[in-house]
Amino acid sequence: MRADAQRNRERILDAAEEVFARHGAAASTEEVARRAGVAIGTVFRHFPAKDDLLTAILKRLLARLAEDAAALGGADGLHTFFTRLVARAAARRTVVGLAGVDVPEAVGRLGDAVGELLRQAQAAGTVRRDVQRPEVMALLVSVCQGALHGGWDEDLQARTLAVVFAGLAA
Amino acid sequence: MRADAQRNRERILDAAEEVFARHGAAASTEEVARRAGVAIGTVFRHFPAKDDLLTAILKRLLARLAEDAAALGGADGLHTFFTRLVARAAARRTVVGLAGVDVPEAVGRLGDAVGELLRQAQAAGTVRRDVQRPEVMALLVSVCQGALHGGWDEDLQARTLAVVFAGLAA
Amino acid sequence: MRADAQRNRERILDAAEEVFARHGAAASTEEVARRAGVAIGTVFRHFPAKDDLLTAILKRLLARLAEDAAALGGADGLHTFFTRLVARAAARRTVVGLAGVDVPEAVGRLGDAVGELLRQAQAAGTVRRDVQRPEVMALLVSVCQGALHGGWDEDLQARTLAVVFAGLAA
Amino acid sequence: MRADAQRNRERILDAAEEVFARHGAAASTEEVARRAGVAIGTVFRHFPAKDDLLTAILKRLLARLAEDAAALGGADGLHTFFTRLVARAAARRTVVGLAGVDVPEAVGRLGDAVGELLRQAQAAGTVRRDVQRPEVMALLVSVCQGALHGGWDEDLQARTLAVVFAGLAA
DNA sequence: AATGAATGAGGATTCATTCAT
DNA sequence: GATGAATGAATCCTCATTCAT
Repeated sequence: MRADAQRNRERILDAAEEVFARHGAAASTEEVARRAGVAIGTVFRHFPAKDDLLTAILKRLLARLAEDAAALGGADGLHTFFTRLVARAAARRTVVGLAGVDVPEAVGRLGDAVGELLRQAQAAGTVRRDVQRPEVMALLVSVCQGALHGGWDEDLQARTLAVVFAGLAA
Repeated sequence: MRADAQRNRERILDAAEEVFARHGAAASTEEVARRAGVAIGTVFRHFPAKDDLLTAILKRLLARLAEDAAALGGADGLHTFFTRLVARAAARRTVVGLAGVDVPEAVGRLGDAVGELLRQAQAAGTVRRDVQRPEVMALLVSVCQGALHGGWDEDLQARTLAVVFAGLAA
Repeated sequence: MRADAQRNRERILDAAEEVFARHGAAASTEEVARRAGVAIGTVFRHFPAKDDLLTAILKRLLARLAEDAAALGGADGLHTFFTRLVARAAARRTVVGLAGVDVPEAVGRLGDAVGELLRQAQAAGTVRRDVQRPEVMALLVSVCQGALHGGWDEDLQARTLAVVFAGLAA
Repeated sequence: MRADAQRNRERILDAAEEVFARHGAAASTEEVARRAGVAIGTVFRHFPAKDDLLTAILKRLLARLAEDAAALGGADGLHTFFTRLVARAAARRTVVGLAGVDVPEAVGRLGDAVGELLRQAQAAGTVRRDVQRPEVMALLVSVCQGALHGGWDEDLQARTLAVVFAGLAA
């Protein structure tokens, strides 16, 4: 792949993330092309169908989250990650959970990273021993979705997370 | 013919709830008409724009939930309502939180009913005193959205709710 | 025909004249029914097709004009009629010339009345002898249409008619 | 592919002029596409809304008329233009005065051209000094509309114009 | 006779996708 | 590889007309 093709690919992904975040998955591919500064044909050359574009965004997003999570650790790593993620969802209407798109391995890697944070938190005594990874992931997704759809302010975010954290606490 | 029209209205709402639940708000109005067994014009006679139909569904759904909540009470009322709602969301892909639709009073009534359940739970000592209504609502929405998008099984539902309930507990 | 049926017929015609005058022939029959204060079925009982309604309006309008014309006479009868008609067209966006509708006899009667005015004007020496009825009718229709589409003010009406009258003068 | 697009744009305009002239502004955009030999999407790519198409036709028509007028002159320029225009209206059911469409500058340019013809005719003594541009324009529009709606034959056109010309004459 | 609910064809518009340049 | 014009299926919505009550 040529260098400019690679650069276009990134620009398209950036534009798509922004556009779909702002207007939902129903936003038009033309709009993505426009914001990326390329022609519509270029978008379809890189992503043969709209769904491929959505999938690619989600994949990249999950990969970044996994990286983020992997960079954290210690007693409060899980809490920090959780809080940060929710704040981002509430603030930026992130594209978490674009309906109809499945990216098993990416989700898997994120799950692993979160699992590690959980292990460390439990080792440090910050989280109860009988809590398991699936429900932590479930809560993560839930609260992000809730924040996304509800437009919470900072205060409500904090109070809601406080309940969840109390539920996780030893 | 007032009776016929009323019956059609209900059939359209039922059909719409089903169709939009299954395929999301992007499903076509034509599909709703087909499932309701009426012509497309009839749908638009009752709901002049697609949005009116979505709003009507959401309104009815919220009203039913408020009724449900109002029928409960006691130490475990809140927990029961919470659990039931999540189960329903996971099972039926309910239309909670249809984007772009606002039904303030309906939401308000549901909030009141939940607030009452919270009060009783706190009176019974099942829920901590410093928990407030907004975060309870936020958690409710969150976990429903999570269940909706995640396709949880019963076990995961139970474990996730266990964390939330522990967080609410005195 | 029952008395109330007759009354409804008139009310529908009045409403239709107003509605079509305001919004053009593309206005909806429902709107006519609404303004007439009857149900849509009633409109269609009296006028089986929209076109029948348009025709009926035009017929009534032409009949009234013929009456008007017949009530005039003398040296200035034609001029008066001409002026009055144009003023009305400009002011009320009358339904003169609803496309696609033909009402030969009504047009004929109006033509006769105008012909009579012409004859009298020529007898009085106000109008040239070699002017014939068809071009008078043509000018009448033309200037009404022009006024209708152009939204002329009083001054422009006057000046335009002045040219036409000069052209007709002996 | 700029050339192709331009060619299509012209074909669409030609088709639209014909279709709307024949069936009025209510004719369907599909029909225009069909006659132009393009797909419906192509029409909407060039003219995002039906109104844009109508406006474009009118603009082009007025521009052509202004050119026509500008090419004439002398004692009989105004009369020639007038006569030619009416003949065309009667023959081709031109789209003069499409309701709801406003193209001020195009109208302005035509007005200027007609004004110049008027000036020359007055200089040559063919038209009275006290006649002004507005009523000339008004008569022009009127007689075209009349011819349009009335379906005049050549003889009636001539006789009607004769009256108007007599009215303008010195 | 009147009512107004139901019908369904028709029309404007959007948008994912293809393909000639 | 990029461009952007063309395609045409799909969708929302309107409205003349019919018909059960």
